[in-house]
Amino acid sequence: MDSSFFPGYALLVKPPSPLSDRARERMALRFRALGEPMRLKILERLFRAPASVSEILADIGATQANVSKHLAVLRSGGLVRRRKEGNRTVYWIADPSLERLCAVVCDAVGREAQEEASALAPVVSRRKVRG
Amino acid sequence: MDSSFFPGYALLVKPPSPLSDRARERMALRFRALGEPMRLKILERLFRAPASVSEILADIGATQANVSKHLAVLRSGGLVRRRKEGNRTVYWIADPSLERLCAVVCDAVGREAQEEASALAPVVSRRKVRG
DNA sequence: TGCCTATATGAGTATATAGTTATATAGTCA
DNA sequence: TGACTATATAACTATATACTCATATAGGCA
Repeated sequence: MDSSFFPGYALLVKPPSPLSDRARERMALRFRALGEPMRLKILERLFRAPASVSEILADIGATQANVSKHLAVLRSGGLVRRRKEGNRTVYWIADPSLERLCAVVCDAVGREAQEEASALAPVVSRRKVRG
Repeated sequence: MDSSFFPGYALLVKPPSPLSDRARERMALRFRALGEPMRLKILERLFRAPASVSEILADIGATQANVSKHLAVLRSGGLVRRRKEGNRTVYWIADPSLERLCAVVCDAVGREAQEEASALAPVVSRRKVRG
């Protein structure tokens, strides 16, 4: 890993240095790992507590092969880690700040959905419920 | 937009209510929109200031059709907005908090790259430069 | 050993999407 | 009007990836 990988952008110094191609690739990889509803569902489960593959698939309702593959994507994106425990493999969230990240996006998306709804039905949406 | 869309997850109340499928779809759409190096490059440009399509493609070096399509993806993900100005179309960042979001991920990715580097060459990476 | 459980992964299919080229649309200006 | 500029988009190709089914790998236990 050479020193040009991470040229000082993250701390929001202005004007930000341009990111290296490698840094953008890594960021994109991570965002793509988050860009799948089933993987968000798996992460939601892991936010509660670490879990084995079979615990996860029992909770979210998906095939074993599919969950294993999504976990592999999450792991290669650096979002989860795992540990072998005898027969099982326990996965957990690699970085606790991930939950906050998801919450921020969830919040933004929810707000914009509200705005859309208001734009489509401006009068109805402003009407008070129960006086 | 019905009221079940956004069931109170975003504020990190614990335990979090499970997200609705629609909410996860929206979040995934947004993350996917961020999961492409070229689009991150476009966003980097727009963090500096709003810009027209031709300004963007002059800055980042890509074809006009490709930039237009990436902008369409960013727009459908709710990340940028646009305004027609005579002949041109000016795009800008929809939500200023997006830059912080990107910075957080950039920071996390950079830290992990450092850790990887240290793991691969623990002694060399700790050596001081110019004592 | 043999059987069971838990997990990972290869093969195959269907779909999504990044990029290119060509063209359509629409504003500007003479 | 016609020529020029700016942007969007359709058609196409190449690649990535989500999912399923089947199978491989490996630990636990009789």
